[in-house]
Amino acid sequence: MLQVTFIRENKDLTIAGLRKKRFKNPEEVVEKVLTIDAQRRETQVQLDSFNAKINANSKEVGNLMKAGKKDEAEKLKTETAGAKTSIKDLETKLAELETQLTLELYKLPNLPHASVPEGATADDNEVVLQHGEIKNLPDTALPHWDLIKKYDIIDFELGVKIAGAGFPVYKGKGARLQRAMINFFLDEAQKAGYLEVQPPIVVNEASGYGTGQLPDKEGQMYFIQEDGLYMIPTAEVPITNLYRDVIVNPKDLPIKNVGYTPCFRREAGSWGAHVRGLNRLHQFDKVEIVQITQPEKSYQTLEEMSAYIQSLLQKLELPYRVLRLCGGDISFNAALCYDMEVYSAAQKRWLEVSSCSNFETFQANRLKLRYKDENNKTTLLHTLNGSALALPRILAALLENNQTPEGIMIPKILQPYTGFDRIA
RNA sequence: GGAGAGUUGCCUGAGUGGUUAAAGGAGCAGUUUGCUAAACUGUCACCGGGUAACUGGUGCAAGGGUUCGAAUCCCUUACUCUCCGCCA
Repeated sequence: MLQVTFIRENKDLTIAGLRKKRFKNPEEVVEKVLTIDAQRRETQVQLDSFNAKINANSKEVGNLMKAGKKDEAEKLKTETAGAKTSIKDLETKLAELETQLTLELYKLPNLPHASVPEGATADDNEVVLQHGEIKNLPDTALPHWDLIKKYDIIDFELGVKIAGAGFPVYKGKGARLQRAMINFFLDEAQKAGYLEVQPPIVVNEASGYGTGQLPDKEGQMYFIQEDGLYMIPTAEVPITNLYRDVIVNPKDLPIKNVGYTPCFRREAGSWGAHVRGLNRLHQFDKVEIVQITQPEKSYQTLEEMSAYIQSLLQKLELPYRVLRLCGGDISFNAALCYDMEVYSAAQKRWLEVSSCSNFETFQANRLKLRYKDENNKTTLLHTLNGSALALPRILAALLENNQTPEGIMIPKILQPYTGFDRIA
């Protein structure tokens, strides 16, 4: 959530940023926010002066009673009672204005960083770099949805039987490979200085609001009505919310956490030709890294996280590229976002396997996640996160790129974790 | 699920109607200091007003109510702990 004071002081900058994000009618919406804000402050002033009067009167009544001047006290009492109606009205008005203001602010996306390219769609994303060799597979090469059947390592039909489409059952070496990747990703993160946490995979409503999944995207999350709990779409939600309503001690910064969780996404209405096999699932596994830093350090941190994620792809020997998302494609919450894509040789397309973002104060403002800066002033921190990594598409790329007549070769780095060097 | 006890600042913890945002501690900042330690001073958060010095208001789990005045009294809800029950 953007800060009102920022919008008030940087109106033109805000409108320009919103426009870059392809937000509709930025002038109109910003104007509305500022109008409500002005009304809110005016109402606050009125209310405060009434309250100040009552406080003074109450004190006076106490003094008069002590002094035994009962008549005068009674007179003051009646006088104060009149002001109470006004206070009630003003309080109601103020609360309404505050709600309105919050609702308007919820609608505004984060402002993009200066380096975010102009553009409306994924076609306008900037390719920052490409790494690794793209293999030319023979015509007999199979896409991963055929390979998993050939080697009997993932069964979608069984998943349909016990849950539904998009809930795969991993079997044998398939299951073992999943576990190997999870352990590998967690070990690497730990070596890079991340503290491993194992959070709940359901969260309450406040957590959903904290990281920005609510109030907008409730349709994307599975919801357990009876207990008011949401199944997490990513570990970002529970891990970042660990720091909700926290004033962090500066010496504990930067906070670096890593967590493995299954992730649940309803993906309502997004099924089609491009989402076969492992490309899009309702349940999948992901290792997520989260950092919380001082504002002046967050972009350096983003580069560090991006480099870390790339190091994983290099160790897995997968060809990848890094995209800087354009204004129209970047997520609602992010100020700057890098997508990492691996090349899937049999599908002949790039698959997004990680998304690494700086949210600046956008989440911290909702979370009330702050620290005391050098001047001892309470200041919002910056939050960042990235997938490191999401398993299904990595698996898809591994299966497709590494297929040989002798079976699917496991990257060397994973072999100590799998205990086998090929799936055959 | 049953019974009881709780919920006060970063932490601990007093406070049963009127100078109580509240003692102590930690952390941070400042002073002193060769360094450390110690000592002393300052420091809750949020929303406002003011160029500023400064100043008004709100907040004692949340939401209502009583009262001139509520951390304190009443109602509702949430959560935590203990014991019992059930159980991986």
